[in-house]
Amino acid sequence: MLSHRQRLILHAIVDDYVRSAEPVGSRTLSKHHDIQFSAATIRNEMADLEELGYLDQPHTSAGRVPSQKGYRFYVDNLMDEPSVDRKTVATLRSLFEQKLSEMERLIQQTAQVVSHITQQTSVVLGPRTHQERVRKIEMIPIAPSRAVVILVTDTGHVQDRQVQLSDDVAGEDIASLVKLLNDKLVGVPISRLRSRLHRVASAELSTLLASYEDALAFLDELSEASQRSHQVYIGGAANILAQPEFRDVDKVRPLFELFERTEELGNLLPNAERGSIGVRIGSENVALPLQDCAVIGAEYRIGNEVVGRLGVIGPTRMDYARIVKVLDYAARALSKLLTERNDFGG
Amino acid sequence: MLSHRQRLILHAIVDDYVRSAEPVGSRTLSKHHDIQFSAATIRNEMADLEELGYLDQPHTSAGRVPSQKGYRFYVDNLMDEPSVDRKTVATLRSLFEQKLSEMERLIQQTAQVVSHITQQTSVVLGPRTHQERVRKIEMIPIAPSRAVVILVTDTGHVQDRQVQLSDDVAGEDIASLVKLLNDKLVGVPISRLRSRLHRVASAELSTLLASYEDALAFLDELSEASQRSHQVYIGGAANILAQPEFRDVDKVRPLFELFERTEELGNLLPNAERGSIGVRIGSENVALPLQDCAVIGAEYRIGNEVVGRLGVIGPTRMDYARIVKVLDYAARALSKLLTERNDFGG
DNA sequence: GTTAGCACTCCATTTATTCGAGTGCTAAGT
DNA sequence: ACTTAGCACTCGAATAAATGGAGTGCTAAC
Repeated sequence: MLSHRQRLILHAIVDDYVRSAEPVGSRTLSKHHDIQFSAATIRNEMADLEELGYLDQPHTSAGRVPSQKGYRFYVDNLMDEPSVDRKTVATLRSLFEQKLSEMERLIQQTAQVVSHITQQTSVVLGPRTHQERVRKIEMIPIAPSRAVVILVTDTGHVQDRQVQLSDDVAGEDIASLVKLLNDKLVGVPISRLRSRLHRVASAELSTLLASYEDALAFLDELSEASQRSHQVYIGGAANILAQPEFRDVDKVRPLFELFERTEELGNLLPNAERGSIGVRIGSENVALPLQDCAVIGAEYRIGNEVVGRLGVIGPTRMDYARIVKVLDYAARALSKLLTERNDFGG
Repeated sequence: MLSHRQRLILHAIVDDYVRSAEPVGSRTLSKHHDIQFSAATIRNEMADLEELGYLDQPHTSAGRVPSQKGYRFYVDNLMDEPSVDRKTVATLRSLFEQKLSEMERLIQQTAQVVSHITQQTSVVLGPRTHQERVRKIEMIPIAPSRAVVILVTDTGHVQDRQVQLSDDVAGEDIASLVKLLNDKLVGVPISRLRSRLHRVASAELSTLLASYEDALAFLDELSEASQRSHQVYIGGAANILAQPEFRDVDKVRPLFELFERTEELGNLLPNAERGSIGVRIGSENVALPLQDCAVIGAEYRIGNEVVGRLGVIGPTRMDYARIVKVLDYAARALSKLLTERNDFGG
């Protein structure tokens, strides 16, 4: 167990290093407000802390730097509640108070605002709920043998997909098909749509459409449209280039390559641990390009169901306290907004 | 006017430099297959070419590098038709031959494939046609005072937007509103939707919806939904980090910042000049972050109307011939695909 | 247990040195 | 008149040496 003084010093080192990005020495610390011990004393404690694995020394005669274990201890035990400054709150609030726009834009803006406030790269996963149910299915012909199928859920999400029809499908056929689909499928949860679709409609479909393959293809298109994976938005990717630890292009490249594999990225946001926020530091991340990074993740909900995630990616030297706070705020606001928006009760 | 030999040398220098990223010297060139003159002769010609502004010399005793003017001359006069290799064609073809998916994915994949093939960063603007017409308008309630408005165009594009209704709108009101909108607006070109909407429907709307403000807001939402700007997709942004001219993070950052301002980016793809391809080299680009870049742009069509653009961004040292060819192919394929897809005649 | 003092370490930065590819010029060759 | 070989010269890149300073560890005194 760390002594009070050790904690104090570790705390100070993390804070200082996060700010300066330079290894911090005993002399520097002895000038720190909260610390009245002499540099020599601090040196002794530092040596102990290093022995215990909380600090690293880049080389023999350099200052100390928090190790991964040190950051972890900081996040778990030392980090104090920062009072998020007024300006930050104001920015976030104005984002969420503005006119409700469609989902996509909201998510995108969240990513941008969070990245701007934190000066880091942010990732936001679009909402996806398994309890979402089919609200309505529409099918609109746009060419002799093409139509758009539109699926609307009870939370107001709209997904569309073009399908190929056999040449001789008449307007009435489509109308009755749409009616059939709506009769059988409205209220069905998205998660069960696929199986239900095949059970319920394949027989009727094949009589309506010319060939059986067409029918199957159609069903697949439809269920695929409903299962599209999380939308992923990245904000402030360029911010990471401002970090001194990423001044080397070779360090950054793998990260940017990761940013482009959005599906993969979606799985890398940490799950909530303490409260609703999760923090993964250095090798706690599974992805190789993130070994030198810290990732902070939060989740947002509709009602009580977790429907999406948002997070921040940056170097392990990161202002954890502040960013946790910002993410927490953003996630709460988003949850509130989405919940109200879909609140039937009023 | 450049002599034949000067052209030959300029051509060789561009090719060599594009490949090696190193200034090319007279001795190196004299070993080049197509060049039988001695190094000294080449030096003389080089001096002339530099005098004329086609070559730059990084410093007194370095090899020569094509200047912006040199690249321009190369693109306009020297560039030979490269036979795009089989593999490239195969990759592109397989992209476009696959099962037709929804627009968004097609565009996104185009961006990815083009960037992968060219090893540069690609930008694709989603299609947008002014002659697109309203095919159908739907409005589906999802909560007591909320509804999704869906607008489908004759090319099969679907746009949606949530709107706030006054609390006491009944189901029949919505039904009649939708009928009204469809009666009056089906067939109207998207470009005229906004004005038409206000002229035709505002009166009726205000009686249907509780307040006049609600009605106006509704109209705005609707017309705004129809005017969403180009979708912009970026592929292979990380590729630019592999270029030696962007090994310095400070050089890259402005570029990545630009990549995030997608609306702005949309305007920076050059218009077609020769054939259907446009090339902008160095300072020919207006955007500051692109001063050291070359941007190649192509356009794609639905029928005869240009509906979107795609392009490649990279350092001025770029394999113009090949990339022009790839873009040309991709644009043609995309045009063909989109045109057929919306072809009513068959 | 804490602190001042001091010798020592090691990196970052600067300065010097070397190395070599490439040029321009001159003079000879075709 | 054009082309080419030869040669001295230039200048940056890469390497090596020198300097400076922040920081440590240790010891001894408080």
